[in-house]
This record gives sequence, structure tokens and C-alpha cells, in this order.
Amino acid sequence: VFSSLPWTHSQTYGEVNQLGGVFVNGRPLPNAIRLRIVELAQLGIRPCDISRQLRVSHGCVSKILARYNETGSILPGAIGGSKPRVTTPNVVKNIREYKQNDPGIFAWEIRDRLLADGVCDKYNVPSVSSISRILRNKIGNLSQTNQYESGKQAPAQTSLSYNHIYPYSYPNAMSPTGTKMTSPTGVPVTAGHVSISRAWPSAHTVSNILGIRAFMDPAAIAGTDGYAPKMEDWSSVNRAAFPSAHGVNGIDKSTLEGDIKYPQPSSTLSSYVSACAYSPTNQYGVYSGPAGGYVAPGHHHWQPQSPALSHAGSGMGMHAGDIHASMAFKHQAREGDRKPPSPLTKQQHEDLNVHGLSLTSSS
DNA sequence: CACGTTACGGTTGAG
DNA sequence: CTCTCAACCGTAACG
Repeated sequence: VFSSLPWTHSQTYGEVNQLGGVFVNGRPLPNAIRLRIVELAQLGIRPCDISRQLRVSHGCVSKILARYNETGSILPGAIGGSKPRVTTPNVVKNIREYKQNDPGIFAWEIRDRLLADGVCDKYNVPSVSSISRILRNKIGNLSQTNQYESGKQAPAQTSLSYNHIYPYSYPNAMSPTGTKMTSPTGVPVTAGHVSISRAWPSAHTVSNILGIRAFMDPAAIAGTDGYAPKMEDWSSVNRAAFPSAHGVNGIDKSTLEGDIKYPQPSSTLSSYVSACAYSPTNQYGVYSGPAGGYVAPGHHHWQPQSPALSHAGSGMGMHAGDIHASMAFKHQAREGDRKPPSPLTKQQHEDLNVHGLSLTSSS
């Protein structure tokens, strides 16, 4: 797996593409680079030139810009994990009832009833084969089965709406930790809100949240391992730093180091670019950043040139985080349209929300 | 040449 | 704890 190709010397590992750029197979490009791609495009630089300057394959530049145009987010999609189950206890309960009331009912009929009765919607209704499996495994002889329903219901699911959207599972995820704690009101803060408030992007949002939480929550930090890591990808970048903290030692350091830098031609950029680094272990990491910091910005910061970077650039990689953070979204694009089922969705909608606030890109 | 697409080899993480 | 497997990734190459 990690065949490390030491690029230069330090730990950087990763591979070098035809353009001389460093990348880690299977992992998203650092947010700083993703951000840079978008920034350059907004400055009017052609994709082919961006590809050459940043040493990122044109296919990747194309993909990132397309996604940005579509969702307003520079962040990569959610990697790994499973989609939320559609066969929630509530659904199973209904299936059982249909079967009990009509033992000869066909799976497809059950499916239609789930839709007709509003138990499911077209996005989360179980497939006929899933229903057959449920009948076979969980409701074989109706009687015993389970206990579940009692306790849980599948509340959320109803919300279908987003579920699908976020494969990631945020809904839950976040809520648990961060949310709850945070919200004083008791009302759970949804990620969305948060994000909004802070103006982050969605997915990220989450992560941010996590990150943040981490922040505040020492415990979290403590468990380095635990860290919030999950946030995944984007996080890596974003999270900026949190260096110190835990530092988880190895990890961060590396990150910090960051420097991996890939050679960047253009001086200007380079600075911050370098910032990003892959974390060795990658992922995310560990560092969680100071969330607060960057966020704050007022906004417009994201202007291409200097701002963010500038300070960002400096030392540790983290800044990178800021940067993107700030711009994670584009001004916004259309909103309403897409959300549902489309593939990328996850963040999309979030983004959408976000956009509002985000900056306007125009310079 | 520019760039949208996609096969490929890879990683992740909920279940 | 380990295994599955779908979702995502970026590169390379095709058109």
C-alpha cells in the first residue's frame, strides 16, 4: 500500500505524475490545491494551464472545476462508509404487518404499499429483493422477530431527503457529538446550521464541527486516535491545524511539514500550496484545526491572491485550511435544483445552503 | 491542442 | 475483530 516513494527525502510519500506533481493514489488532492485550481480558474486561467502549473492531471482539474460549478464546493466527496439503511425498524415493522394481514402478499405489492402509505418515499423504499430478504430472514414466521421496534423507530429516515444525499451520514454523525453538546438550547443544532453560521461548506462543515469540537473538547483531542478523524478527506485540509495539540505526533508533524510540496512553478502560489501535505497516514487527520481561526474571516477573503494565502502560507500547513475554508463554496450557484438523487449530492445541498453566505467570488 | 470521459489501481469506513 | 463492498480518488489514456 504505501509504497512510499520518497519523493524527496522526507516522508513524503506519494507518487509523481507525468507532470511532476505529487499525489497519493486513492486519496484526494489536498484542499489547498483544490482551492488553488478553483481560484486560478476564476482568474481566467485556462484549465490546461492550471493543470500544467499545479501539476495536476487535466482530468482532475476538469473534475474539480466541474464539481465546483455544480455544487459550489471544492471539497472531495465522502469516501467510504455505507449508505444509510433503508430497511429501518419502522420499515420492517410495516412489512411485517402487511404480511400478517395478507400472508399471500408479494414483495412488489409490499413495496407499493410502503410508498402508498408514506412509510417510504421513492428514494428510500427497499428493493423487491430487500423486501424478500426481510420476509425470509426477519419475518419468517412472524412471530418472534423482534424487538426492535419498540425502541427505536426510524425516525430519521423519514427525512429521507437528506439521507440520500449524504451518504456520509452526517445526520447522525454529527449530531451525536458535536451537536448535542453544543446546542444549549437543546435543540440539536444541525450541521447545517452550524455550517451556515460559520459559513462553511457542508461536508466540511461537519468536519469542521468535528474539528471544532475537538478543539473544545479536550477529550476529543486527547484521544488522538480517536480524533475526529472521520471527517475524512476534506478535512485533511481543513482542519488545519491544530497543531499543537495533540499533535499527534507523528502525524501531524508530517502534516505540518507539509511541505511536501510539490514543486510549484509559480512562485506565488507556491507558498501556500506547499502548505498542504498529505498526511502520511493520511488522512486526516489528526490535526484538526483551529477551526475557528480561519473561518472567521469575513469573507471575501478568499480572494485569490494574497489574502489567505499570505498568512496562510507561512508556516505550517495549516493555513491551507483556512483558505479553503473560506472559499469553499462558490458564490453560489443555483440552488434548488439538484439535490436529490444525484450522485454527488452529499455535500451539495449543503453547499447550497452555504453558498449564500459565502463569498462572492468575483473578485 | 484543449478537454470531457472513463478504465484502472487504490483507499476508506459503515455495517 | 475482521471482512464486505460501495463510494470516492487521481492518473493516464482515449477520443
